[in-house]
Amino acid sequence: MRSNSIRSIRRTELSGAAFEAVILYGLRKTTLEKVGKIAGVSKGVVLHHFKDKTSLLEAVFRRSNLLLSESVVELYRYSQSPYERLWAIIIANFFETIFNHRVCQAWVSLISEVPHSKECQRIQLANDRRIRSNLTHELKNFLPEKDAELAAHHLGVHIDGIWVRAGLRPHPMKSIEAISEMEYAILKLLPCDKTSTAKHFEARNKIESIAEIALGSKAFKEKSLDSQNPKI
Amino acid sequence: MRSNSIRSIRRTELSGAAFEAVILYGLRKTTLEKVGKIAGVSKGVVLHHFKDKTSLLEAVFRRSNLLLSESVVELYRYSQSPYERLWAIIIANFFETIFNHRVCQAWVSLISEVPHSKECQRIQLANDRRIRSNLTHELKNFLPEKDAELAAHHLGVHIDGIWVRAGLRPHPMKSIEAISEMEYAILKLLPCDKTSTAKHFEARNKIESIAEIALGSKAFKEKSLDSQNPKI
DNA sequence: ATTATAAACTTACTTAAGGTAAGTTTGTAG
DNA sequence: CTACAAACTTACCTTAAGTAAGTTTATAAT
Repeated sequence: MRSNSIRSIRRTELSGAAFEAVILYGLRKTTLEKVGKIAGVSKGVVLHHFKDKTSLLEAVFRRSNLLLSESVVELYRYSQSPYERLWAIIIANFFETIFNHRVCQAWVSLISEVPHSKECQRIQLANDRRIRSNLTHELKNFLPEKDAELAAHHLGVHIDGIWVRAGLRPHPMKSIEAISEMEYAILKLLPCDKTSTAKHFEARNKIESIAEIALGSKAFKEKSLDSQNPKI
Repeated sequence: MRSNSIRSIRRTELSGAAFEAVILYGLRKTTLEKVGKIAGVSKGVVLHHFKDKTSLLEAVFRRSNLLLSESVVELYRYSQSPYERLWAIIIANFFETIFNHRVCQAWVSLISEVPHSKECQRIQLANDRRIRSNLTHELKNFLPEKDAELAAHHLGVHIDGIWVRAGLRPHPMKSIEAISEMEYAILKLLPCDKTSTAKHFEARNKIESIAEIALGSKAFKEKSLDSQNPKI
């Protein structure tokens, strides 16, 4: 059967086009025809592959969240200490490929679907939990369990805060700004003597370099929903 | 001329109705007819007072932000020390009247307008700056200027983070949870010995009591956009 | 009081969007 | 090479946004 593969290819193309449309026009002015036009097909094709606009937007939301979690996994592969894994989570969330003005604005638009979509809520909740659990796991190396959970929650909320702010403000936010803000939070939350500060510094640098290769690669960028990151 | 007062009364009624519609149906399913129905008028009346849907939504956004800043002003009036003014800012942002599930969900819906509306960006930016400046001003009493600015920014971002999270998750977030999370952040950010911790505790309690009266009053609730807080 | 007028409101219409249903084409398995 | 299922197309329906041309109504000036 070709159906499975063609269908999934089309759905990928179309959700990518929808993402682009949301960036260009905003959620409210994104129409199926515009989505079709970006993808080079007619409105009918869009509706053939997605039963309605809601499910198309759910697919966009799912994919953009998936990209984020894949980037964490990717950086985890090269991380060899609690310091490095902690920084892998942070940097995966704020590396240029994933975190840029267009994507943040699209995210801000897309989350407006969440309150009225069970599916989006499910995705959002699963994502929160995953990041929180990852953070907690690493922070347990620096803090007692209870404190680690509190700090993980704090960092998780702060990540969302930076994303919203970046999407709401009119000018772009640099990757490095966001990462430095997270560093500030981490240094305030963790008990930091000279040695551990140095280790954080070292870990951040190492993971940032790795991110350039792992997340900046063509292969990874192709997955990106933001066609500003040129594909192929 | 009656025009000014009637027009502004109608605009207030209609933006309130629009807010309610956004809560009930989500931004995408909010139609001018539904807004009219909630306000007890026809679609035509809505379009007579707002030139289009965008400007109606901008009005909603403006009003909901105004409510927030008014609540800060209200609590400031009763605050007599840096501790109390700091807590006034926090509690104004998270008191039940302002911070509840319906309102958070509506906010999450509404901010999707920001990336494509200069007016909303202006409002959002002005609000950010105001809160940040308020926070910085108070924090200077506890920290050197540079640190105060960093901490103020951190707290500002965190406030937004809590708001988004509260709007995205399917179950309500209690006022006290949010405030406690902010307390956690404050205690990590400020140099805290026993005396200052006690003073924070005292200030938080005092302002919380005052908020019950100042923000929980009928007069203040009437301003609220959330008709779940029954008016009159 | 009467009239002029400006704003409030109404109605009928236009255009565009989401969605449906009934078609035609096309690739592939038997 | 036939049958079938999925891909795509088209024509059409409904509802929403927005417009334009009306009617009503309050009030300010004569």
